[in-house]
Amino acid sequence: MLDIKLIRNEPERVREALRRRGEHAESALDKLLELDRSRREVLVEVEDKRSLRNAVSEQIAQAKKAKEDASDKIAAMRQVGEEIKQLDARLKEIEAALEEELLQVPNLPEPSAPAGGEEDSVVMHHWGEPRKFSFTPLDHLEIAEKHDLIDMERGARTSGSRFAYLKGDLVFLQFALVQFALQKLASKGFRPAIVPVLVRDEAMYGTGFFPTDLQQVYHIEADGLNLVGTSEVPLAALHMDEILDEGDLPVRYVGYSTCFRREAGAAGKDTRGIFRVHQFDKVEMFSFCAPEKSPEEHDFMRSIEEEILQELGLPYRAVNIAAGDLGAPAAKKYDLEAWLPSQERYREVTSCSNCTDYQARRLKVRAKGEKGGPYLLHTLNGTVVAVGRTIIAIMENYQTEDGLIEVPAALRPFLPTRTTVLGI
RNA sequence: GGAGGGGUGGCGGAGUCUGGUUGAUCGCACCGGUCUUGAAAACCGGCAGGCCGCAAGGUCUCGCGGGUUCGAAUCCCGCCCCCUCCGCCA
Repeated sequence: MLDIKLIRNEPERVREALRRRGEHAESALDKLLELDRSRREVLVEVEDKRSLRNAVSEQIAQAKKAKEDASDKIAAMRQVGEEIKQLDARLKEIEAALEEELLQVPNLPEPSAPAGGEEDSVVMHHWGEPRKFSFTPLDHLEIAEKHDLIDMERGARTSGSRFAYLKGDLVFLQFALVQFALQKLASKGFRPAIVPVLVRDEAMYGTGFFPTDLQQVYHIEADGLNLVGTSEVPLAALHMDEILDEGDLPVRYVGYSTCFRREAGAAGKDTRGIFRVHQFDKVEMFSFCAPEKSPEEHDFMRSIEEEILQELGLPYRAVNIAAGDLGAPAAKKYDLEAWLPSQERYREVTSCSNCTDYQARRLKVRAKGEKGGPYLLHTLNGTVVAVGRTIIAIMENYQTEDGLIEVPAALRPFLPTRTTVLGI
């Protein structure tokens, strides 16, 4: 959520920034400014009346104490009370409308995020050379089928399309990746957390997924809960309504959870294998940091993601995502895309976003200390390992002609000593 | 699921029965100062947030939302959460 004061004081700056996202913000901003104006108007009026009532109520108390008659004052205040009630109702209406509008405005992109849509994203750099195969490389599903490692048919029978069973050595590979990721992040000061995957609407709104991405989320009607699409949600909500001690910043977590996405609107896209499924596991990093430190923290997160892909020996490229392709809460985003031999292109495996104070304002996560305060923090999130997609990249990049997978050395300490298809 | 108890400032804990200058007594923690070679102790001062406002100031918040009342932390209703006991259970 944006600061209404910013919109009030610098509407042109907001308008310009939203244009870089390709948003047609004109009518929404005008409406916001109008609602803000009438809100303050009614607020002053109702507060004046309250002030009067408070003062006279005190006089009534004094009069009663002195055994004097105060019935005329009581009658007058009864009238004032009615007026307050009516003004209050109007104020609430205005505030609800203002809130509703404000919730729909996405974060302002950082100047360093390229303007425009998906095609305007900028490739920053590459790492590693795509491997030259002496045979025709298979895609991850073909490799999996040789050893019965991924079962899409039975997944579909049990749960529908885009659900899979992961079997055999891939299960060990999954936990090796998770363990590898958790240990690395813990060594860098991220506190491991296993988070609730069912959250209240509050957490979804607070992180900016609602109302924008309502249709992407599995909703449990009976309990009013939502299945999270990323542990970013419960991690961000972890310090909701709290004022942190400035000396503890940055506060960093690494979360592990299953993620659930409806993938509405993705029909026909990436239908093969486990690249895009309704349920997957992910290790995610999250940081609450001082506002002036967030660009630095963002680069730090990207460097961790790069370090991991490098240790896994997966060729990738880093992309600075264009403003129009950012999620609503993000001001800037980097994606890392790993090379997939079967598709002969780079595909997203990690993503990290600087959400500046957008989530913190909604969630009321603040800090105070020498700089004073309380002031809003900045929040950042990043993929450490999206397990499914990383497994795909490892399978495809490390496949051998006879259908084995020669897992990267970095993972071997976390794998069983003997496996049938992992080449160890 | 059944029965009870409870949610007050960073923490502890008053106030709720008997509504009235109580956004809230007190203690601890914390910050600043005096004293001290330094520290501790003692003493003095400060110390929850939101909103409106240039400011002065006003207003709201005692889990959340409604109601009663001239006036609600205090009374009434609904919801959320926590704790104890019983039942069930990975």
